[in-house]
Amino acid sequence: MVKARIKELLDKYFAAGAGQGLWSKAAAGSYTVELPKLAAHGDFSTNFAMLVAGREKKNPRETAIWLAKKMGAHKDLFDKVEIAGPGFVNFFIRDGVWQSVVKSVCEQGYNYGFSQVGHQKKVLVEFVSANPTGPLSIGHGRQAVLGDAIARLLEATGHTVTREYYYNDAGRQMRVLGESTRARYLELLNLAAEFPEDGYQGEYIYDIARKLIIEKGDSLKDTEDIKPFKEKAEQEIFANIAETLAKLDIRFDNYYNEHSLYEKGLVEDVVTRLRTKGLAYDHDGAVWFKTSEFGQEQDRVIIKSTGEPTYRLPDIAYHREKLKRGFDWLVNIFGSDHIATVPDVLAGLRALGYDDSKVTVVIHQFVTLTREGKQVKMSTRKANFVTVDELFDEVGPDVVRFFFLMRKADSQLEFDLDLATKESQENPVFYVQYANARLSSIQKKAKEKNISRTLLQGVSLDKLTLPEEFNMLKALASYPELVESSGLDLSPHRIIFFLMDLAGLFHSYYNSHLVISDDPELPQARLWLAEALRIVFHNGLRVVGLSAPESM
RNA sequence: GCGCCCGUAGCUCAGCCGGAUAGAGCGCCGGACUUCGAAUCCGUAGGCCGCAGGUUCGAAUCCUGCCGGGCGCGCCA
Repeated sequence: MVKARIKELLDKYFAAGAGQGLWSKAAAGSYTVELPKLAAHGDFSTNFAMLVAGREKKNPRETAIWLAKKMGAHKDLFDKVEIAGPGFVNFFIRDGVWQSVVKSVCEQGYNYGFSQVGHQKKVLVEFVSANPTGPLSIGHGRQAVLGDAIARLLEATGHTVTREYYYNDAGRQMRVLGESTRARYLELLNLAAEFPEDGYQGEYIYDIARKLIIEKGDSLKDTEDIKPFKEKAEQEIFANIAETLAKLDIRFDNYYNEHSLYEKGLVEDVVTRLRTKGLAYDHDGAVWFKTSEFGQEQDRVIIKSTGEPTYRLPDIAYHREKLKRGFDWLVNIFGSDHIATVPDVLAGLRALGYDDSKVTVVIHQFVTLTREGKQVKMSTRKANFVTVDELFDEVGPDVVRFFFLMRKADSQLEFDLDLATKESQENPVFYVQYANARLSSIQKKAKEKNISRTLLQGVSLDKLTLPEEFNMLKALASYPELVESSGLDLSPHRIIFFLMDLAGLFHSYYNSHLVISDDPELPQARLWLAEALRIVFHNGLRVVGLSAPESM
């Protein structure tokens, strides 16, 4: 919140300088406000003079002097404004400004950190989108948590968010699922059964087959139609997926079935339009999309010679439909194995005359599990692949969520089961939640001792003078900007890092200073500081979907 | 061969829309509870930011080329 005020002033003086003809408007917005590493360089610094003057081939120091004089006039904000190095302008914030952060936080409470930068822009976040062929793997788990956290951050920054799960229950995968289920069903009845070559080998197929036997006995043994097997499997697996997601507190607003695109003729319409524009053609009995006209090496098949569409055709229709539904921004969360579909879909949208810059694809890398320092082997299809449910056998939902959010999407994520299962010491989830619990505990303790917080307006916040206290105040002040940037950048991991840092500051402070002491005024100031910290821990945990326990 | 991602402390990773002397957690070693919760804290050690060029007043950050790892490159999804 302090940084934002400085940025506003800089923009104001940049405009003023441009108005006086000191420089052109070319450098508008190029300068930044940063946190210097050295205390001697102030609380904030800006490269304003270097960038603005550099562009005009003027002396940065002169521009810095001009700016420092203007900025220095704001005595309510700054103790002093200095020029250093090649033209940095360094700002030293008044203590009172930091101390008043407590007031802002406590007044806004659970709304602190929320903003309207999104202007209620309509965003559709599509994630998970796994076809119901089996339980969610840990790769899906990462995606589920990442997508949900991103959705929450977008909501916190004033976007109108819809969470959507896209699936297809009509394709080859589902046929194989039905065949696999039938094979297990017959096997359990001790009848001859041929298991499909590329069938689903997981134990869960037996579970589904057993349920079928309980419900229908052997009445399906002579049925050639795989439909009853497929439908039962789909129903059971979807129920399982929904249950897993519910444990993670993830709920979708919409499940979008690919099949409905066909029913509405939307898939066919894409082909027609592409043909009309000369961007689709027949070759070798198949229909091709001229992706080569959109920067790709070769054209792609959209309808096979069998008459069946390839996945990319309904994908294009689906994304077009999302834009037609009125969304301003489409955020897709994909695993890195699906990266190849992105250029096809974007090309399709452009070919149909839509703005593909409205689509942002977050690609997340793979998850590996380690136990005792060794990688746990995983392979899909086979029975030994690791599911989110299996993770829940060992750790709770907060741990799963936290670990999945600890890395940026671009990085491969190593899920250390040894670390995750530790209920103490070095487990970062508990480290952060413990800070929240301790802060809650302090307030309870104060009540027990009949110390109630006096009115915020009358509290002597200037009693907060320790360096540790200022460090925490500065962190609290930066929180709204953090939520804004991690929301707009779709980067929830930054919230996690912030929480770990803040927990470190607080635990350290707690161990060397008493909040509740005999001093006449200090406890009031510190109790309010503790309350502000508790609010920010609570808000930070909740904004990425973690719980904020008052006791553990 | 081509595309995308990654390469930073022993390990796992932040920092990457250029800023001043590169950070955290874990691990190792040694300490701290008669005080608000020890699921905590304090202290020590640890670096050619993969390599080589380039752009810049300034590069872990941007560009190019290599090297190493991951994921893709289907008329599978």
